[in-house]
Amino acid sequence: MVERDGVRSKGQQDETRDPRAVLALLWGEQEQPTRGPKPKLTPRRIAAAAAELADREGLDAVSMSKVAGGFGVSAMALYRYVPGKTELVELMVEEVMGEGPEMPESGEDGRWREAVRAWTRQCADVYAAHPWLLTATALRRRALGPRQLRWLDAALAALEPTGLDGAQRHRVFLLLIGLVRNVAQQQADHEEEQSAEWDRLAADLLARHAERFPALTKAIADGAFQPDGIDPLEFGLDRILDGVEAVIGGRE
Amino acid sequence: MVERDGVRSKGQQDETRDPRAVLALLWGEQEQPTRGPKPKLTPRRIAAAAAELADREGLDAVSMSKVAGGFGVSAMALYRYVPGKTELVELMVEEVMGEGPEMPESGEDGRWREAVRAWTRQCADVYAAHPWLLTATALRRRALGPRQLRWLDAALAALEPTGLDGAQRHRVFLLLIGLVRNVAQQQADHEEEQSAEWDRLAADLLARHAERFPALTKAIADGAFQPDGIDPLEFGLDRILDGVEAVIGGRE
DNA sequence: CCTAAACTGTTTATGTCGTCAGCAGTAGGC
DNA sequence: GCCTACTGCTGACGACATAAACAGTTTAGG
Repeated sequence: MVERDGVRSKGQQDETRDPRAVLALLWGEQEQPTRGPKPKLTPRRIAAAAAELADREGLDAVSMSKVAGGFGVSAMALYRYVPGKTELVELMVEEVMGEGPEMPESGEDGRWREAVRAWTRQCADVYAAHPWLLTATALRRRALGPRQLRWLDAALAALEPTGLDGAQRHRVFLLLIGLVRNVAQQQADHEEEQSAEWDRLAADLLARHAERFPALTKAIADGAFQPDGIDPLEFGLDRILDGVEAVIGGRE
Repeated sequence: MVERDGVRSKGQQDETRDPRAVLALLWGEQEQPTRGPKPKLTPRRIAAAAAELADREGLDAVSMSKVAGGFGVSAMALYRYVPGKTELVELMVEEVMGEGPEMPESGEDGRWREAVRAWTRQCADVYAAHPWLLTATALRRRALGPRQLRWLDAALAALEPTGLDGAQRHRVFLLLIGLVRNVAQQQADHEEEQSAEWDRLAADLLARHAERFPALTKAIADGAFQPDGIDPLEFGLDRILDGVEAVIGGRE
């Protein structure tokens, strides 16, 4: 168990919070003031510190006071830079997304598989480095920052040589993040502290109810859940690429 | 915005909470007492009420006191049936999973595509009916209940005719829930209340930064994000099935 | 039958959280 | 130099999960 991640909104408003506020924040589109004392912080620095805290202690550990404490200021000071916690989490996501993937020179048609592969691997790396991303992005209707858009743009660009239309490219993109996120969740589970204990209990439970789950029992006997050197990410990626290839091939 | 979902664990222990407790709860493996007053509730009924509340008002609205209030008892009464909120959420998930998918008669080899398709559609239906499932299952190291296992078992069974080995079947299963969850998230986003407002703001933002996201701009002009009658679930499913087919075909 | 143990639900209390309101100090523009 | 926009702070509030102690209820065992 330990550190299960979670984000709440609490209270009741949040409905009144202006969508434009967080967008302006994400896109850096707000005029900064000239008068008054020099600000000690910036939204960026706050988000970076919060992300680091989440890396270290999980998303649950990210509270306004803890983040503020890291800067030696009071919790309420943060509200001068960030409308609320929800927005802070979105800034954290954006922060951690980095500058986007580094893509190989696309070149000719045949190389699109490599490009998509590169995109997927790098995206998976981000999720692996920041397990809380999974929970943080499981919220509804997140605001899109420029960095998230850059990732999306890169994926769509990599898919251009396939000749798929825009809608199809977008759907392939959805398949890819779905894969990445799912593999990330799997890995996060496995790296959990008491993972071995849970596995043992589950195995025991399954053994006692084997007849209720014949296919599962058979699959386990056949090597499921045993690490076999094949990365689930690579396997899934190959399946998706093959599937895309089938569409292309079937059409021309 | 409104009702963003979230689950927390709070306090600090939870590390001390016995994994066997929640497993016994999920599997109904606890001897019930004979002495003392008749219990007013059961874990099942509590979980069902909590799930209904989550359906109506979102996972955030599920608090111990609200759930207890629905039964006319105090919040602390629930702790006689459930170790804590974390475990309640796991019971909610299990509750909502139902009896598992109804699978067609598998019959001969050729029908496995239909079986997998049926599984995926039904799984997607569950997620569509209970949007909070996405958040509730985004936690780390969830305990597996019999119903979740039944879904897993059914998927693996549907994949048996493919001739894939156990590890591969498991990986295909991962691809499938990845797809289902991702599509569910997409749809939840779209059904959000102020969805149109967000779309408008995003479009405006993108128009102003079009040159930074050429592929995205092109894709949108090419019909991405426009509903075109093709269900993203079906599209993804076809790609995955084609990918699986490619493995089978390539091997024999 | 009667008592003690097991079990029920309740009240009270603690600590953490996000966030509102109001304050005192600061610094640039007039 | 003063007004004003800004800073960060303290205090308060309500919601939450949950620990602890208690009072009432049922049944098993003598």
